[in-house]
Amino acid sequence: MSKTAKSMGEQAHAMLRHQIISGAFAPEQPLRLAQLQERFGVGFSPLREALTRLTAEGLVTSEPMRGFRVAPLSQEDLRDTMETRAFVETEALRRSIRRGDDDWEARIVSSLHALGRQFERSGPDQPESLAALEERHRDFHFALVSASGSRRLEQIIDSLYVGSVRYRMPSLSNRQSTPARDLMAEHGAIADAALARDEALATCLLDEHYRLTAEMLSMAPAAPLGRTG
Amino acid sequence: MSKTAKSMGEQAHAMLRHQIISGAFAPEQPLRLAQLQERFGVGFSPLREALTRLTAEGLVTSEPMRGFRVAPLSQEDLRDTMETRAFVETEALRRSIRRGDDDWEARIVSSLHALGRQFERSGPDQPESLAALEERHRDFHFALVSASGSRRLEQIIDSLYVGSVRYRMPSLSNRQSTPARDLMAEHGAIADAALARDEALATCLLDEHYRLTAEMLSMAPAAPLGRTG
DNA sequence: GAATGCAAGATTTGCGAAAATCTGTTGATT
DNA sequence: AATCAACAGATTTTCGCAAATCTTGCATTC
Repeated sequence: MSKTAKSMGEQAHAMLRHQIISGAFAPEQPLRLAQLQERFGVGFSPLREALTRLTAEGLVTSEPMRGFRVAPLSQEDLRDTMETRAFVETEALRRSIRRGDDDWEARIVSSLHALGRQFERSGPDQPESLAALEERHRDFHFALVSASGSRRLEQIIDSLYVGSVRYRMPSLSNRQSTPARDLMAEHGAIADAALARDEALATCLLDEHYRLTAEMLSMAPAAPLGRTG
Repeated sequence: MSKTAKSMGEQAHAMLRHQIISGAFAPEQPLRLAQLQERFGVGFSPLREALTRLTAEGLVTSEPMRGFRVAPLSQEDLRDTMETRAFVETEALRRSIRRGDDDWEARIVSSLHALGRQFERSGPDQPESLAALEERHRDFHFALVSASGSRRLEQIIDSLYVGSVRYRMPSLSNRQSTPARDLMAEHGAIADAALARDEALATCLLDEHYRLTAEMLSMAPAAPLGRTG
C-alpha cells in the first residue's frame, strides 16, 4: 500500500498548494526560492515547476525577474468568483438533473451523508477535522454537478472552486460567524430538489446558497482582505 | 524600440504555443526535451517551465516520468468546447450590453472594421495573413464581451478560446470549406444587435454563430481528429 | 537637505551533468 | 512456445553552480 514516492515536483506542488489554501502564507507575500527550499527540502527546479503550476491555477502571481508571490485576495474577486460559480454550477446542475442516472443520485446521497457526519463531528478548532469538512463539502458540490456531461464545465467549476476556497477557509474555523444559518438544511434541500428532478427549485436553491455564502464571507473575513498581513 | 530580450522561458513558451496552435506538431505527438532543446536552442529549465505552463493551458498533457505530449483533439472535445463557449460568451455578451459604455461600442466598431479589412486582404494561402486574420477574429469576439465586468468570465472565455483555436486553424486555410456562409455578414449582424442593445437578438445570433462554426469544423476537419498523424 | 549615481548583497534565471526512471530486447527457465 | 528477469539505451527529473538582474544602502553632488 506504500505508494512509490511521488516526484519532488508533485510533492512541492501539493505542499505549497495546501499551505497557501490553508492560509499559512499571507496574500501578496513574496515566495522566495531559498526560503522554500529550506522549508520543503527540495531543489530549485521542482519548486519552480510547482510555482509555475500554482500560477496557472491562480493561487500565485509571478513577475519576470521579480519572483513569485501569493495571489492577492479582494472583496471584488470574492464577489466575482461566487457569482461566476453560481452561474456555471446552476447550468451544470440543470444538465445533471436532465442526464443524471442512478449512480449520480447515489453520489449525491452518499456525499451528503458523509458531509453530515463530518459536520456533527467537527468541533470548534481542530485543523484536521476542518480540512476533512472542507473536503466533504467540496465532494458534495462536485457530486451535484457530476452528470453534466461536459468536461469543460467540470474544469471551470474546479478552477472556480480553487479560487474560492481560500476565502472560506478562515471563516470555517470560527463557527459563530454563521449566525442564523443551517448549512446542513440548505445542502439537504438542494439535494432533495435535485433528486426530485426539480430543475427550477434546485438551481434556485443552489444560487441562493452561493449568494448567502458570498454575503457571509464578505461580512466577516477572519483575515482582513487586501492587506499584506 | 528594440525591446530587451525576454526571458528564455517566455520565448520558449511563446514559440511552442504558436507551433502547437498552428499545427506544426501532431496531436498526441511526444515532445522530447532533447528534440525541443535542439529546435529552439534553449536549455532544459526554460523548456520545462514552458511545457508546464502549456499543460495548464490545456495545449499539452503530461504524465509523470513519461514526459509531455501535444494535447489530443477529438470531435467530442470540439463539441463540448464550442457549446461551453456559447454558454459563457452569451452571458458575457448579455452583461456587456447592459454595462457597456462608449469605449465598449468603439472597441466593437473598430475591431469589426479591422476584421473586415483583413478578411478582404487574406488570400487563399498566406500563412502570415492567416495568423493576422485569426488575431483579428479573436480581437472582435473579445471586444464583444469586454464590458462584462467579470474578470473570471474573461479568464474562462480566454481559456476556452485557446482550447478551440486549434480546431479552427486548419479549416481557415482552405476557404472553400465554408460553402454557403458569409462570415462577415454574421459578425456584422452580431455587432449591430449588440450596439442596438438588443440582448435577445445579439445572444441568439452569437449562439447560432458558434453552432454553425462547430458544425462546419466537425464536418470537414483538414486533419483527421484523434489520429497520431 | 534632497536627489542622483554607484557598489555590494540578494534573488531569479539558465545551463549542463548526474541520478532516477522507463522502454524495449535478449536470454534463460518452465 | 510462453513467461519472466535482467540488461542496455533512451528519457525524464533533479541538483549545484554561473550568469543576469533586481534591490538596498551609502556616498556624492547640486
